[in-house]
Amino acid sequence: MVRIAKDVTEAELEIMRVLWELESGTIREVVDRLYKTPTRNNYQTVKKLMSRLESKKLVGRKKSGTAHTFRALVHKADLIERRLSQVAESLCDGSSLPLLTCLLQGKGLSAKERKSLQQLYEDLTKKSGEKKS
Amino acid sequence: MVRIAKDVTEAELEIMRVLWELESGTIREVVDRLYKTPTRNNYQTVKKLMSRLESKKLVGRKKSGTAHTFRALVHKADLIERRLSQVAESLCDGSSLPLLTCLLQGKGLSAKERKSLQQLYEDLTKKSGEKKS
DNA sequence: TTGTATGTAAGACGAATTGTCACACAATGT
DNA sequence: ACATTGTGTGACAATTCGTCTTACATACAA
Repeated sequence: MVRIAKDVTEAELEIMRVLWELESGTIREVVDRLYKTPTRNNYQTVKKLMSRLESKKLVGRKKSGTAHTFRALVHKADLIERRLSQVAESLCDGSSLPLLTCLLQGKGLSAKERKSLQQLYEDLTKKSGEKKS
Repeated sequence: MVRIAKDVTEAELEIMRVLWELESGTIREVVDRLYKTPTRNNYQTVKKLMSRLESKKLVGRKKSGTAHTFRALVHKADLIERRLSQVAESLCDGSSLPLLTCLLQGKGLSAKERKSLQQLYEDLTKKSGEKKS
């Protein structure tokens, strides 16, 4: 059986987090964000991870001058959606309703979040109502 | 950096699926479910996977006679919850609200599922209302 | 008793993943 | 010239994971 690589590795995800925050940046800038005391090896590591992310079409580069400038090609929400789909696929025959059930029944939501959820839900039902009429 | 093993592997998940369906069963029974033409190697593979699942506290065994009888120690919903928590942790600072947002806004829900969701949501709000009064 | 079938336990294997680092080289500034 | 900083490519060690091998115990029939 062929093993499937994780879409984004933990170390790669750290890079993505920085890029999402910076909007765009060089390897140097990312290294400075991630390591308290940047070293030559840190740089090499980030560079390698960046190139892997690039081949996965998750970041893109712009060759402006000497140092290249990188930026994320996918939003964080895209990655969330991808992972949720994987969970739904592997455990729920592709349906996402069980995921919703789990999240709604769980106690992971604070009162504030619960309120946001209510707002979200009302917006959703209102929109589908408008569509119907 | 230490790599963290996937909680449940794809092959292990296949075992879990059978156990969830059978409620309990021997290795032989699981093998017969999974392989069209069971062989000695299939058996050994399933046995190894089963013992790994056992050491992960995901299945338990009962030594009844010669062949041991296995059963799942966690529900499918537990595993779903665990994976959702991992997604929330790695991408949303531990909050699950973004996950809900993603699922509700996504188009992965059929009309029937949408109806189930509405029911679920109403039950939930009613319950919290009762709690308050 | 001798096979034979079926169960168990424990470990080795090879391919793949993943974070890290090493090497070679180009461009830039002093 | 030379140190600094960038780039690309590839090797590495540790780990993972599905598979298979070896060794041994138990039950049953001839």
